[in-house]
Amino acid sequence: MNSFTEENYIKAIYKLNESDNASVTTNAIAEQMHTKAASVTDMLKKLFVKKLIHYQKYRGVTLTVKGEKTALNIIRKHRLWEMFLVEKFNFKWDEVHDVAEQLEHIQSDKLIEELDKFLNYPKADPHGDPIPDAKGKLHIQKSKMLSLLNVNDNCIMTGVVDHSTPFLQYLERCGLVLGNEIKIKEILTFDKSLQITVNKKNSLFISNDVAKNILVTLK
Amino acid sequence: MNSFTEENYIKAIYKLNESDNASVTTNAIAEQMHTKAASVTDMLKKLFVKKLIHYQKYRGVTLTVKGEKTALNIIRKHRLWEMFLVEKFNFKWDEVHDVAEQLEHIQSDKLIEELDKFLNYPKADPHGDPIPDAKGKLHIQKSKMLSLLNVNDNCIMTGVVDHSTPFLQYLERCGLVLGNEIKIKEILTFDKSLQITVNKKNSLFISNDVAKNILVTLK
DNA sequence: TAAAATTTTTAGACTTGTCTAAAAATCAGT
DNA sequence: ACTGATTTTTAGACAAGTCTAAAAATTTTA
Ligand SMILES: [Mn+2]
Ligand SMILES: [Mn+2]
Ligand SMILES: [Mn+2]
Ligand SMILES: [Mn+2]
Repeated sequence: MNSFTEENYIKAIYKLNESDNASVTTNAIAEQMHTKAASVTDMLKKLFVKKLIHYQKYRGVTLTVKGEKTALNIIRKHRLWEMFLVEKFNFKWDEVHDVAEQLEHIQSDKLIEELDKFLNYPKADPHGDPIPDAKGKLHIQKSKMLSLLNVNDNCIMTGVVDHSTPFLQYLERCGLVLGNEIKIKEILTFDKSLQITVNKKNSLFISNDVAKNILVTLK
Repeated sequence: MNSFTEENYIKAIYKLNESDNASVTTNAIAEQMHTKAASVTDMLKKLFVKKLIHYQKYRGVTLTVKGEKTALNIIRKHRLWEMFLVEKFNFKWDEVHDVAEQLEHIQSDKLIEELDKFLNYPKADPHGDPIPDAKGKLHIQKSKMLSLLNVNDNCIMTGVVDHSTPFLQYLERCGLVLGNEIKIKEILTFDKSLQITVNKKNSLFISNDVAKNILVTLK
């Protein structure tokens, strides 16, 4: 089928297109994949021949329907495995990424079907990201950044933007984990940092940068 | 660390040495790996540089202590994953091999530790093969081929020699699965085929070739 | 709109793992 | 102990994926 490398490129293109929704540039892919632009160009030629991307020299790329299907299947596997590790194997949400990065490439339809069943068909992964269903359908929740809310707004934490280990560990130390209730007590005019309460109890300050990376839905 | 390919070669050398206990030949490895002798020679040079094998030109190879440790860890992972698939994911014993062949290469100590715990530290895999412990210790059960027993001997099925899908499916159809009691009713002098009962109930005939591939321990 | 800066592609080389064909070493039979 | 058969290694080539340096195209700036 597709090699691990091809799968990782396809996933990278999907992710880059997801944020922008514009055609993805060679340099952006190179940065995402930690390779050089020249290597990306070589791979784009290959993916084009396999009809996984639309590609014209110097014009950037987008995924074809086939490519998007492929991407969604890899993302589905990645997120199901992350969920599995957290729910069944006592991994923390900051420990799952590297292992899921390997597990997402395992080829076995039965395995993924059983994994999904075993987890009771979860809708989101440990970071609040939606899990595509077996047909590649992605049910997107409409959440917003905590930094966009106002004083006295009350919300539930549903996701994170940054997935880095230090950030996730910091959040956990503050009790800022998925499902918890966050109420905004005050927004400092000086630097837009926030005073919040978590589950109506512990009050704490977080920077605006932190708030930008927390996703919530209003109650 | 080691590439998937290197890991598969190391495992192949371990398995070939396990049966013979003699030094392993280039051609034997080539056959096991479904490659050509020239490719094997290239890889042997690489494994030698990495101090995973003892190797002298034209003299065959054996694993070093480091190589054997590596092999046992891969086999441990392979067998634990097979157990997991059968116990938790409704795989049959003839369906697990290909997926375990992929999963055995996933790198994560915590994952394997949790997997072992989750399965309650199993001693053998779905085919009755022993699972090395975290230190690489392998507790070998002393079983023998069913074909070596005599009339009226009573035994428990503990393993299989051949692991092929058709053979395993055939055994399952006959009720010949691990843990069942087998009693030898008659051995035909003509072709050494056996009449047996399984769990004191269904009586059936099996060829001597089949009996050679069934491992048992006397009651 | 033409020069300068940036991005992207090409050219050529390297690594890993594979192959075929040919050479070298070992083994077997007399 | 030869000689012929077999096994193993070497030589040289190829595919996948990567890199650096240079050329080509696009975008920016003035
Ligand atoms: Mn990956
Ligand atoms: Mn995630
Ligand atoms: Mn394998
Ligand atoms: Mn097995």
